[in-house]
Amino acid sequence: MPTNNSTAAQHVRNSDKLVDDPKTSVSPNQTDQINKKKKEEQLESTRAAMSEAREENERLKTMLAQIVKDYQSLEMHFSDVAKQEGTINTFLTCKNPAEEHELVSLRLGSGSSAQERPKVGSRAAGELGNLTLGLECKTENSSEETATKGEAEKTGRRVGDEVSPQGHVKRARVSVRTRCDAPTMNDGCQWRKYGQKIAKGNPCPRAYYRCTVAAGCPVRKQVQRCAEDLSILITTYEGNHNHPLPISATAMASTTAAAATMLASGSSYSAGLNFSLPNGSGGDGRQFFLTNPSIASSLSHPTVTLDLANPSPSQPGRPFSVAPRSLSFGGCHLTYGGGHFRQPGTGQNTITDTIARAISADPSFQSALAVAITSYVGGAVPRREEQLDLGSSSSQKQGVLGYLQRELGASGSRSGPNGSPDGDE
DNA sequence: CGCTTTTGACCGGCGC
DNA sequence: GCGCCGGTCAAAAGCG
Repeated sequence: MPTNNSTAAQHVRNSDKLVDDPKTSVSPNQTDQINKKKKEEQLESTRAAMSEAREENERLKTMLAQIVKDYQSLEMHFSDVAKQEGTINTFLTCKNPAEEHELVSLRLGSGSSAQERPKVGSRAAGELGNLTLGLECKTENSSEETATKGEAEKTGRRVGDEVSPQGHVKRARVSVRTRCDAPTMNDGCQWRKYGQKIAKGNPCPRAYYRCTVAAGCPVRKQVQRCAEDLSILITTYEGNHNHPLPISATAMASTTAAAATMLASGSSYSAGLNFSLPNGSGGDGRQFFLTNPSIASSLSHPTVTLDLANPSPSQPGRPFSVAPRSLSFGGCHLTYGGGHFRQPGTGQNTITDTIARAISADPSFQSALAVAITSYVGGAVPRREEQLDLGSSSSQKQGVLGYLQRELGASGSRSGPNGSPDGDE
């Protein structure tokens, strides 16, 4: 992690400045002595900083090991639960192989898990810098939803009216707040407007859209401008796509899918995800911060909100921040705040837990990260031949984790005694 | 002509 | 039971 590396580098730079300062009022001998002393001090402080950096790297490695451990235990736990309930194996398969080259299927909503996903050959996600992604053969959410959907088809009932048999809890919604001047956010999908309403409490009309990529797709979205800030567009997605998606639609869809899955998994945390790309992988060592997913759990419509309009102002204790990053979804700009992990000992466990949960609890979250990275690194959507594996197998998940682990490890070695801090080479 | 958008009507859930 | 409100329908209008 560059936090302390940067500090060390700063020490070096500051000391260099001091050394270069002309001291005209002292003799050459005195100047030499002063310089020596300063160099020694500088050396000491640099050593201290590097030692700190080393310690931090060790801590981060431990954190990551914990993340992997958590993930594995969660996976095993889910496996047990799934066996008990017998609710898996409700797959939908890709029917048209010809489309597989151009389309990635993805479903919004909840429920997919490691065991449910069919294994599709692909390289590990660890090669994100040069992303090669497999094609998903998509996962059905749950037997419950499958049954409901089937019933809806039989009766001709609107699929959007699906209600869980347990009661009044409707499907999860994912609300995305973005800064966007366009009337709607271009998320890659095709939508048809079917209604508009003035909602109470907001003078801006709320528009209702349904997905028209495939007939009968139950996915709907609501688009409304924020009353407080008209430049902010609030797009709320609901439902699961029952068809392959254009690859240009996967970035937003997988992000929302991940959020929805997070919601469905019962998580109740709110935090950001921070990660960096390595030099040489096309990322230039850039930092990412996926802004806070927050969950507003109403009984009728549990909603997870991805606030991509604000660069995470609600993260206290972030010692450093960099200019907000932006990620393009279609015509609109989603901004990502940048930052680093906290300094040791100040709530680090919270962040660790958050990341551990986010990564381990939800394979599609990993996909979202992969997509975000790909989008960012590539400057656009992945190339056609770069297929996104949203049906990550266990090994692929390990690949993402392995990637992060390698990155942390690599940054650790970079900031080691023989390494130079990032960006100062 | 076919598709999309607009817009008023309608329906169902929920709170009082 | 009633009214409010969110969400959807469907006919009419608009557009290419």
